[in-house]
Amino acid sequence: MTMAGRAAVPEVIWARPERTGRGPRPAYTRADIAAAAVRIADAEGLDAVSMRRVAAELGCGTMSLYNYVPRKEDLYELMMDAVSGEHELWEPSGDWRADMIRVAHQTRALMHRHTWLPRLMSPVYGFSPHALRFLEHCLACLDPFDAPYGTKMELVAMVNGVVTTYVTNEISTAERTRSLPWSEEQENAARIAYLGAQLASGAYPRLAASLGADAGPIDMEAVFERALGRVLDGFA
Amino acid sequence: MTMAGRAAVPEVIWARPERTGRGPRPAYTRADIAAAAVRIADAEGLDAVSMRRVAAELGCGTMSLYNYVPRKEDLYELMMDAVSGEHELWEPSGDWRADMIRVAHQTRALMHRHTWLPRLMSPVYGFSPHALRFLEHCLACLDPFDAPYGTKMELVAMVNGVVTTYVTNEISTAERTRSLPWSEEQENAARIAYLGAQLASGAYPRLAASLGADAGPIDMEAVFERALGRVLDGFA
DNA sequence: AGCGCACTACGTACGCTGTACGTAACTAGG
DNA sequence: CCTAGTTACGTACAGCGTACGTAGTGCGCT
Repeated sequence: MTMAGRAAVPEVIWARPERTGRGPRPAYTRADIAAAAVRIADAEGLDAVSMRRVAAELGCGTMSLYNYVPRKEDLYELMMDAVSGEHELWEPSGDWRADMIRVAHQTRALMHRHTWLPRLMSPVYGFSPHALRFLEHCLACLDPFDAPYGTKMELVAMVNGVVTTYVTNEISTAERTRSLPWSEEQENAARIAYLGAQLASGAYPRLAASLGADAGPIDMEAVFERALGRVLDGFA
Repeated sequence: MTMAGRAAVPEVIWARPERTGRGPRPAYTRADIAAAAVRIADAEGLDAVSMRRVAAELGCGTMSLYNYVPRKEDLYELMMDAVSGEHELWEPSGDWRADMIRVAHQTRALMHRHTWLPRLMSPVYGFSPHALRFLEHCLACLDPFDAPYGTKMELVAMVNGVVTTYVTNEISTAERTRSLPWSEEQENAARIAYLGAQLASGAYPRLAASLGADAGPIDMEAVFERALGRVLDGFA
C-alpha cells in the first residue's frame, strides 16, 4: 500500500466510463440517477437533494450511490447535463438574431421549469456532453453572423448570462421563502414595508422616485425582452 | 401560550432595532459580527462561515450569536451590507457613461476582494442600508441620462448583472477547487484533457474551431471591457 | 473450467451543520 | 424595588457529506 486510499487525482465524471464490464451489472444508469435528483429538486428545491434522499428515491442504500457518483458535486454535474438535454435544437433559420432570441426564450423556459438551475449555473458545468451540444447549436445559429469565433463565444456567453441574471431575479424570493416558515407574500410584505419606511425618510430621493412613481407591478417579461434586445443590438 | 414558540412572522433584520435598551449591554455590534464573518469568508471561503465559526471568531458561545442574528440568512445579509459599504461614492462627473464604467470596475474590484460575493448576489439582499446608498449613487450618476427612471433602473441592473456574471466566471473554478484535495491546475488539466478528447471526436466542429484556433489564454479583462461597452451602447 | 480480482452493494460511524429549547445572570422602566 | 425583557450559552437533535470495512457477484485470463 504505497498510495493512501483512493487516488487523489482529479476526475471529470464524464471521463469515467459508465460501465467497465467487470463485476455485477449496475442497477441504475446515470440517467436514472440524474432524473431522480432532478425530480427531487423540481418538487422540493435544490436543498432537498441530498445523497441520502436521492438514494432513497432510487430505492438503494445511501453509500451505493457513491459507486456511480464519487462526490456530490458530480451529482450536480449529472443534473445539469440532464436538463441541458431538454434544449430543443432546431435547424438554424439563417437569421441569427431571431435564433438567439429563440435560444434565450427557451433557456428562460427551462429555468422556470427547473428553478434550481440558475443556482448551479457555472462555467464549471458548461462542458458536459449535452452542454457541448447546446453550445455547438448556438454557434451553428451564429454561422450567418460574420464575426470571429471569439466574438461569437462572447455573444453566447452574454445571452446566457442575461437570461441567468433575469431569471434569478424572477425566482429568487420564491426560492428563498421555500424553506421559511412563512409565505412569500408575507416575506415580500415585510420587505416592502421596511423599504417604504426607508424611502419615506427622504435619504434616497431618486430611488423613491423610481419605485414610487409607477405604482403598477413591473412586467418582468417585457424587461427581459428589452434587455435581450439591447444586448443583441450591442453586437450588431 | 396561544402562540407556538416564537412568532412565525417574517422579519427583515434591518427593521429590528440593534438595541432595545432593556437588559444587559450587547457585547458586539452588528458591524463587529459582519466584519468577523467577512474576515472568515475572505480567508477560508464562504462555506467556512458557520454560526459556530463566527461565534468563535468573536469569542462568544455559538448560541449567543442568535441574539443578534435570528437566522443564518440574516448573517449573509449583514455580510452583504458590510461589503456594500466599501463602495466609494463620488460626485457624479456629468458623463454618465464614464461614471457607470467606473461603477462597474469598482464593483468588479469589490468582488475580487470578496470572492464569495457573487454567490450571495441576489435581489433579496439588494435593500440593505448600504445597498440602498449604492443604488441611489448609481441613479445620481445617471441624472444626465435623459430617460425614465424605469430605464435607469434597468441599466443599473444590467451593469451589475454583467459584472456579476463575468466575475463569477473568473472566480468559479478557483472557488470550486478550494475545498477539493487537488489543486486548481490539476482540476483544469483534467477538464481540458477531457474537453480536448471530446473536441477531437469531430462532433463539435465550431466549438473546436472556437477553442482551438486562438491557443493563447483569453484576456478576461478585455472581454469584460468589451461586454460592458456593448451593454452601455445598447442603452445609448 | 475455474481462479482471482474488480466491481457492486450497503451498514456503520465521524465530524460537521443549523438551530430549538432551557436556564442563569443582568438591567432598565414602571 | 420589582419584574419583565434581554443577553449569554450549554445541551441536544436531526440532518448532512463521506471514509471505511465487509459481503457478494460475475467478467476476463490462465
